[in-house]
Amino acid sequence: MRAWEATLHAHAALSRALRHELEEHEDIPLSWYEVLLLLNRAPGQRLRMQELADSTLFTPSGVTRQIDGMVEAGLVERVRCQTDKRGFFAALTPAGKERLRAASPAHLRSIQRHFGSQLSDQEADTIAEAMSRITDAITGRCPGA
Amino acid sequence: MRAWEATLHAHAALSRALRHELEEHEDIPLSWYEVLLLLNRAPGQRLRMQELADSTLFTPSGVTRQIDGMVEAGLVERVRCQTDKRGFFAALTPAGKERLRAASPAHLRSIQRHFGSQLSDQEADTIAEAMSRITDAITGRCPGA
DNA sequence: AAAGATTGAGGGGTCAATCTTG
DNA sequence: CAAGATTGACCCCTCAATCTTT
Repeated sequence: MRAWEATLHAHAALSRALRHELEEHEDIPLSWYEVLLLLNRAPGQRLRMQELADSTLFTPSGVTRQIDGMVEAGLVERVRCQTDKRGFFAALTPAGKERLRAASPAHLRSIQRHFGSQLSDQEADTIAEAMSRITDAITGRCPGA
Repeated sequence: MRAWEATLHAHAALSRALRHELEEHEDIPLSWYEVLLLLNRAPGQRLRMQELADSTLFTPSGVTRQIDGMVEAGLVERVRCQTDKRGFFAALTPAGKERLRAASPAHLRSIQRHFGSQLSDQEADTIAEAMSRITDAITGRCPGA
C-alpha cells in the first residue's frame, strides 16, 4: 500500500522535525504539548487520566509516565477526584498555562511550515477526514485485536 | 492544524493495531518488516547501513540496533564491504527471506483492512502524493533543523 | 469482582562520543 | 580531518501485575 508507506515516512520525518524545533526553541518534549493543549481546552483546565488516555491514544501507563514528568516540571498537578476516590485529575497549573502560551506560536509555525504549507486546502480536508475515519474504525470496534 | 492532529492519531492507532497483529500472527516486530521488505527488493538482497537509514528515515544508530536484533534472529547477516572497508552490508539470509514470505500476506491484509478499505481510490492517491511531498520537503532541505 | 490508576521490567529509538578506515 | 558505523547513556512508551476504591 503506497499511501500507507508514504504516511509512515511523512510521520517519521515530520515528528522528528517538530520535536527538534520544539525542544530547541521551547525546551518541551513534543508529547507534552498535546497534553497541555488538551488540558487548556478542557473545562476547569483539568481532565481525568482516563480521558487523557482516550484523547491522546496513549495507554494508561503512558499517560501516568507523562504526567509524572509534567508534575515534576510544575506544569501540572494531580488532584484526587472527590466523588470517586479511585480517580485523579491532571490539572493545569499557571506555570503550565504560561508554558503552553509561550510555546504555541513557534510550534504552530513549525506545523504550518512543514505540513500545512505543503498542502492545498482541499488536500488538507481530504486528509483530515480520511484519517479521522481510520482512527474511528480502529478504536470503534477492534475485531482482531 | 486539524489534518495534522488527525494524522497523528491515525498513525498511533494504526501502528499499534498493525504491530499487535504482526506480533501475534508472525511474531515479528513491525519495524523489522520494513527492513525485510527493503532488503528483499534490493539487488543482491543487501543494502549498506547508510542506505537503510536513508530509506527508513531512522538514524544510523537506530539501524544498527535493528540489524543487531535481526542478525541475532538469523534473518540478516552483516557483510563487510570489500571496496570500502569502513562500510557494511546488511544481507538477507534464506531464513529472512522465508520469514518475510510467511509474514507478508497477513500483514498486507491488516493494512488493507485498517487503512486501505477505509479510503476511496482517489483519497489514497491524494494521501500518497501529499505525504510524499511532505517527506521530500523535510529531507530535501531542512532549513531550521 | 470490576474500575481507575500506578509500578516494574523491558523493547525500541535518539543523541553525543568513539572507533576504524579513507 | 571526514565518512561509515557502533557504543553508552538516556528517554519514551508498552505490557502484565498490582494496589486502592467502588
